[in-house]
Amino acid sequence: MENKKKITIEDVALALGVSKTTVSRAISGKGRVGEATRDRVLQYIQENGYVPNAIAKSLASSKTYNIGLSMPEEYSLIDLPFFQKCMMGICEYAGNNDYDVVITKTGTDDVSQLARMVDNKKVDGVIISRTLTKDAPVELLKEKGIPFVTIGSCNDPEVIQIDNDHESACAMLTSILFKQGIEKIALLCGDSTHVVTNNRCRGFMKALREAGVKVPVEYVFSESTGYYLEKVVNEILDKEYDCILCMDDSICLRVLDILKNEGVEIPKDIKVASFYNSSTLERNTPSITSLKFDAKELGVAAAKVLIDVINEREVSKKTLLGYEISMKESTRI
Amino acid sequence: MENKKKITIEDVALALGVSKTTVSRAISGKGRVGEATRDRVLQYIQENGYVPNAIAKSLASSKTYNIGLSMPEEYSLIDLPFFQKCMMGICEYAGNNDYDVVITKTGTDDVSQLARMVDNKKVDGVIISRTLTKDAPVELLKEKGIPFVTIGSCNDPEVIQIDNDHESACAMLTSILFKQGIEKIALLCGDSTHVVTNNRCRGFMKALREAGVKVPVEYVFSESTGYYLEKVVNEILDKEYDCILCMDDSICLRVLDILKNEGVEIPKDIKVASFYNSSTLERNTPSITSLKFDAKELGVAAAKVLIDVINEREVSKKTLLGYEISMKESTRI
DNA sequence: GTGAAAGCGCTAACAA
DNA sequence: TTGTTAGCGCTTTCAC
Repeated sequence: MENKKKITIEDVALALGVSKTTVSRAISGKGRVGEATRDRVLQYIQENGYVPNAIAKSLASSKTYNIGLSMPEEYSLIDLPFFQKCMMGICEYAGNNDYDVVITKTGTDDVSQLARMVDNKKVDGVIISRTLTKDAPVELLKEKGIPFVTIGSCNDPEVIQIDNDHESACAMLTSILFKQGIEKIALLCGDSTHVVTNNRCRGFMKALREAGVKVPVEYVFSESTGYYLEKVVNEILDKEYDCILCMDDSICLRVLDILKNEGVEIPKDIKVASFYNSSTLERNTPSITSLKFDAKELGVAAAKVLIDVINEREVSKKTLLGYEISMKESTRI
Repeated sequence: MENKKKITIEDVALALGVSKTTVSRAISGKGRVGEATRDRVLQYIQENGYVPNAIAKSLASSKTYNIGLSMPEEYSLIDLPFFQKCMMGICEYAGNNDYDVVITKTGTDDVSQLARMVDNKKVDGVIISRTLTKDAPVELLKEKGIPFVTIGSCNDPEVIQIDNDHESACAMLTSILFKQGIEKIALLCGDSTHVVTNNRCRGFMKALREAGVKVPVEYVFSESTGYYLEKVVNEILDKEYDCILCMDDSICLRVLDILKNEGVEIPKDIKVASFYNSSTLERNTPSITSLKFDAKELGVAAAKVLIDVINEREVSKKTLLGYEISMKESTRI
């Protein structure tokens, strides 16, 4: 049904006996145009299926109406739903605001693709998903001077960030456990190069403090990676902790595995909870108490803030989104 | 470190005392340029960090150097790793060939975002991931007359397709099971609106035929969705089948759940295998025999073929990639 | 309120 | 081999 030949702004102008300028103004809504003229233009455009050429518009206005999305190459399998949902949110908001989303694979140190995209001026701004304490993409983008926001917190106060309020969330979950009488809690931390790890720890500590618990070192096991985790879990079992609190779903899954192998029953023998949810956790038997975050909402917020920045609207440096606490079987008294 | 002002092709030309054309030619490699001149240009560009403005190039050559990736909105959670890996492959190949990837969310019937992207001429071609028997995006793209390829098979022979050879793979796995003496096999089909479902069925049937088995209807349970699946599985157990062959990982996971609830032991009481793998399946106890496909490779191939099409290179209508058969615990005799 | 004309930075005939 | 000159389709001063 498409007309074979793409019709341009000039065609419209000619057909209507007005100038290109007028047509342009009628479409963009910028500058004065007579009410009647505008309507005439708009109607003609509608009827003849005129679609402005985005490229030409880009060149003339030096805006691409694209936003970049940097996708960490080494995304762990478990984080996939998070990223996917984020992306959905980003695409949705962007699309609704006439922006497109360009994705680019970014390694922890290989930012060449990102650089190429920015250098080629393919995007007006960039969203970085997941932040590290030392973040190469952030460095690059700051240097290039292109607008960008991060999903996930970033220690650099200059950087515009969108994140869930992990600290409050973790504090809240921890304190709920306390109130239920679950007091001897072992926290299994993860990769401290992720900023979020530190925020979660802080929330945990805060809850301990508020509950009047002096934080004994044994409560926190850091950097529990690899097969070493097994040793740690066994230690926790030996010391008869009430509960294992996992920093995220990935750690939690591994803990569940270990516990299962040891024949430990949840929640009878020990409680388990996670600072991050996942569908696997939810479908586990028993289902696992965890913090729930809305990844799509994060994506939407990030896209919104970025597009606001691009259009030089006022935005706050830090956007904090909420959370949900999902109490399940695994912490039942 | 970036020079504040973006340097243009004209700046280069002026600085070198040659014309813009010459510079352009030296960069693109098209048209004749003196060896010496070219080197001079290339060196200057290198030293002064000149990066061509992709937008201007696009406008002049009516090419965007972008490829679109249509992402199904309702991507099931279980398919995520597949999509993600595909995307990685696509990004990698595209990036290495100076193309960027624009993603767009596509609902089964809401193709408006896709349409917008194409109408706005933001991309030179599109990759459609996952195909349906009646596929709205395919229809749209055919109508628009823009180059596109599908990941996954498509019944329309006009459409350029990249897929794994599901039919052969399924036939092979089935026949291996036969040879192991696992003969009474129940196939649990899935959504018949997915083209791949039909191909898998065909492979299964073919293996039966070749093994000289007359296909009794009971071997195939179609459209096993929802809670109905439980009834089917129980029926299979009653009839004392040797093996349940699941059309994909998602069905398989549900079957495993049901079997577990029923207290049925694998592989002692019944064998289980899947026509599609997933990490969950692999990490299951017992691990599940399944077909393995390399999603990233699919992505790479799709990007390659699409870019070939865009550049009017010869491509075959159908690219079939290989598979791997992963024999595990769940079918051990 | 409307229009003429000058670009945005690059490509590609067509000349020389 | 190299340069001249039109555009690509749109935005945006600056006049009228």
